[in-house]
Amino acid sequence: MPASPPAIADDSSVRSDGAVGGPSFSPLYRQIKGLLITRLQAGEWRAGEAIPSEQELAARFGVSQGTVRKAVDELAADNLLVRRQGKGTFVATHAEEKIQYRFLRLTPDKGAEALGRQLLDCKRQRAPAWIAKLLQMRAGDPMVEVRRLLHSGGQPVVLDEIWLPGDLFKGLTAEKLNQHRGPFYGLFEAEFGVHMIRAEEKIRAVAADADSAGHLQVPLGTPLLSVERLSFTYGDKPVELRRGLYNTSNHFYRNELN
Amino acid sequence: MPASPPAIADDSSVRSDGAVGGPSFSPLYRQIKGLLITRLQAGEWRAGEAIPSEQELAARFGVSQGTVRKAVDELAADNLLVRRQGKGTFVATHAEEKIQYRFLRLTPDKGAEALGRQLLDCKRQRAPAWIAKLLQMRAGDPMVEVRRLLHSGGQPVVLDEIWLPGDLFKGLTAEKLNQHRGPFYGLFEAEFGVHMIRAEEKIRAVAADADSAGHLQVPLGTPLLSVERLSFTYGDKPVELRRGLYNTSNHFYRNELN
DNA sequence: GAGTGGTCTAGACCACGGC
DNA sequence: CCGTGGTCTAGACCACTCA
Repeated sequence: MPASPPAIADDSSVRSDGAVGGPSFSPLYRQIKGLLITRLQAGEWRAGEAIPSEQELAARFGVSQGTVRKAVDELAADNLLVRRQGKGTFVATHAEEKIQYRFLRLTPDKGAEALGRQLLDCKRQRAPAWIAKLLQMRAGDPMVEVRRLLHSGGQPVVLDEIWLPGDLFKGLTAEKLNQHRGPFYGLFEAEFGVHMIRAEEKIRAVAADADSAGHLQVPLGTPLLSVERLSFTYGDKPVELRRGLYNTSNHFYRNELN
Repeated sequence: MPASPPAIADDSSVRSDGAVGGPSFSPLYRQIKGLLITRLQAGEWRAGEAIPSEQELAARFGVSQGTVRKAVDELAADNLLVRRQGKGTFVATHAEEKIQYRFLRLTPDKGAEALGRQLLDCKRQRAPAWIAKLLQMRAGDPMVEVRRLLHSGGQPVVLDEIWLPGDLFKGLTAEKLNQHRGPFYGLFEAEFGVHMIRAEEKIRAVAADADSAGHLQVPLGTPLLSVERLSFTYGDKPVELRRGLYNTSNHFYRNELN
C-alpha cells in the first residue's frame, strides 16, 4: 500500500480532512487506537488474554505495522495493554498482577506486610443524589453499597465505603466478595466485565467520627486521611465511587510528581 | 549510514553487546537520551530555550532522525523537554508555564483563586541529621531553611517549610525570594541553574500544633494534610525537601491514578 | 526454529509557525 | 516560503519466549 492519506480499510467512518467545525485532524494511529478501545470495550479479548499480533492487526486494519505499533504503544502507556517481548500483547488486568492493589497508594513506614481484608457490609440500596450525580445515574437508581476494613499486621488501617451502579453489578453479594481472593477489581473484571482503567482521587484531612474511630480503633477526633476515589472504565464512564479513611500513624500515602 | 549495530559517532563510550555482568543491552535511542540528559545537566541549553532540531542532533550523533525522535519522545514524556510543532523542542521550565505550581496538587472546592504568597522566614543553618540524610548531605552541612504561607481568597491555606542544600543555593536571601514573581522553582532555575524534574511525596493526616494553628488560623488540633516532598534534579539527585501543612476545609489534594 | 515484540533506518509527505 | 516537528510506510535485523 503506497503512502495514501489516512483511511482505514476495516470499518467505522473516519476522516483525515481538516473540515471546518470538526476536530480538524486525527492521525491514523489514533483512529486505530480508537478501534482497539472499541474492541476492548466490547469484550472481544478478556482481561489477561493476548490480543492479535501487530502483523495481524496491521493486515486487518490495512495499515503498516509501524502504525499499529504506535497505537499499541499509547494503549500500553495508558495501562490498557501490557507488552511482553517474545510473547505478545495482553489486556491489562488488576488480578494476577504482582502489584496487588494497583490503585492503593498506602505504604507502611517499615516492612511490607500483606493486607488483610474484612467485609463489614454489602447491601443494595437506592442512590442518594450526590452519589448518583458522580456516577452519572439518576437519584433513586439501584446501587450496591459495600463497607470493609483493611488490616496491616493485625491493626485496622483503612475503612472503605464503596458504591457501585446496581445495573452493572447484578449478582454481587457479600458471599461472592468474601469467597474472592485478591483485589475487588479482579473480581469485577472476571465476573462483571468491568475494567477500572483510571481514577481520580480527592484527598483531605478529617477527624475520626464515632463510627470510623470505632472501626479503626483510634480515639474520637484522630486526624485521618479521607480519600474519595472515582474510577472510570472505557469511554471515561464512571463506575465506582469509593471513600476511604486511612489511619496514617504507621502508613503514608505515596505519590510521585513529574 | 547502513544498518550497522548501535554505535554512537559523537563521544562517550557506549556498548551494544550483551557481555556478562553488565546491564546486558541498551538500545541506541536510550544512549542518545543519556547524552541529551548529560547536555541538559551541563546547562548547554537554558530553561525555556530551544534545543537543536532533530535533523541536526541526528547528524551530530551519527544516527537517523527516527532514533533521535524516540529519545526526544521519552524526554518529553518525562517532562524534561517540551515539543512544539512548527517551532522546535524546548527545555521544560517551571517559570512562564501557564500552569503555575506544576507540583502543587491543591485545588479549591469552587472557583480558581490565584494563590498569594507570604514569606515568613529565610535563614541559613546547619543541617540536622534527618534532613541531611534525605538530601544526601552530611549532618552539619550548610543548609537554607525557608518558611512561607500560601493564601487563597485572603485565607491562609498552606504553611510550607523548605530546606535546600546551602552549597547549591549560595546567594539565596529573603530579599531575592520576595522580589521574585511566580513559583520558587522558576527562580531556582534562573538564578541557580537547579531544575526540579521529579518529586516524591508522603502524605499523612496530622493535628495542628500551636505554631501551625496560629499561622493557618485554625483551632489547635484541627486535622491538616501533611505533605512531605523530596524533589530531584538530573541524575536523581535530591535537592529540595519540603514539608507542607494544608488546610483542607475548602481545598483538596487532587490525584490521578492510571 | 518459528513467532512475537523491539530497534534502526531511509524516505516521502503532512501540519504548523513564523518570516 | 522555509524549517520545525508529526505521520506513515517498508524492510532489515535483533532480543526474547517457547515448543
